[in-house]
Amino acid sequence: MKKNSESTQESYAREVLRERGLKSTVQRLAVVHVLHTSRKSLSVGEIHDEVKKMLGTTGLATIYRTLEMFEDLGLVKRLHFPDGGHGYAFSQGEHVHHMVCVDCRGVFDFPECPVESFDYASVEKQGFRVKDHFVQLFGQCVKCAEAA
Amino acid sequence: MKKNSESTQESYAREVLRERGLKSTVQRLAVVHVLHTSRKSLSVGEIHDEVKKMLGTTGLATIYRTLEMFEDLGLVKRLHFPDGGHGYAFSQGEHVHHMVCVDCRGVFDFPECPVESFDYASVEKQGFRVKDHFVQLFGQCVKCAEAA
DNA sequence: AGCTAATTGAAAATCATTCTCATTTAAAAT
DNA sequence: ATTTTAAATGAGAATGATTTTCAATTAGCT
Repeated sequence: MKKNSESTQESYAREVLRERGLKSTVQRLAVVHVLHTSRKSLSVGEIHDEVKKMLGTTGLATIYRTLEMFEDLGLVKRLHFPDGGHGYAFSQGEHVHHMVCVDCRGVFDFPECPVESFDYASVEKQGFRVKDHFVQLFGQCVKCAEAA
Repeated sequence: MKKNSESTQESYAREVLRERGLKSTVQRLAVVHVLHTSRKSLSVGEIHDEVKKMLGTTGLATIYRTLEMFEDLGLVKRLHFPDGGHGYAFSQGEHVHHMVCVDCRGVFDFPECPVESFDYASVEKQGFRVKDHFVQLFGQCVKCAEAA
């Protein structure tokens, strides 16, 4: 299934999938569409609801399977919230971090990586070899600050 | 219940609890003990098991309630793992971040905060007001590197 | 158009977390 | 030391989230 007008994000996802020999199903592309058109991170349930709006019936298990796979492929980022919940945001594999608004769960990128320039000396003195990092800023976005 | 020889961590927890008018129960102190004597982060189930070893029968719900409360009090930090799971580590409210070994889930502190010195200019230009941050390094500890 | 392995949907199974409520207990007051 | 009382616990039920299973469907080759 190939749509006539496709977003860059969808083409990108299609490409990543093809490279790995994975199929570009309507369900998977719908997940991409839902995530990248959303300005906030979405929970699994919200993604499921949106995809159902697009495609009609869609299994929840498919959403779970897709998100797990997309995370491995670097197509989505899983974000954690202070209340213990988590959500997903689209990502094109670039190294960006996110700030999330704790009120509306809106997601905003910030490309400068605070950890990149960090001096690992003290850490590596302990023999620890750093392979990856997870950084997330919490706060309030303009809209929510004004509303408060 | 007051033990004759108590660790600094336990006294500290006892103090924090008292300040808030909360009770220092055996179960709560056992959770503190288990977490601070462990060199790795523990899952809820693991904490439950250890506490049961110390006290005999202990309800799982109590462990959940305790951990949630401890997180609010800054007595524990919840850590996230790449596989989606999470664990808990003791914390004395100080601003430290953690590196976790993805093999053994061992936890190592690093007191320098990479985000502290970070220039929020670009972020705040978007009107976002940063209130908190979450930073975690992933990698391999000496032991696991040698074992590999 | 037909083939085939990958993917999906639906429901069941499993696992994690929260809730309820009767009983117990820490700590304050006597 | 004993009494009192609100807070906390335990056990299990209830809820919620995630994973598994397997028969039916479909994307992407020839």
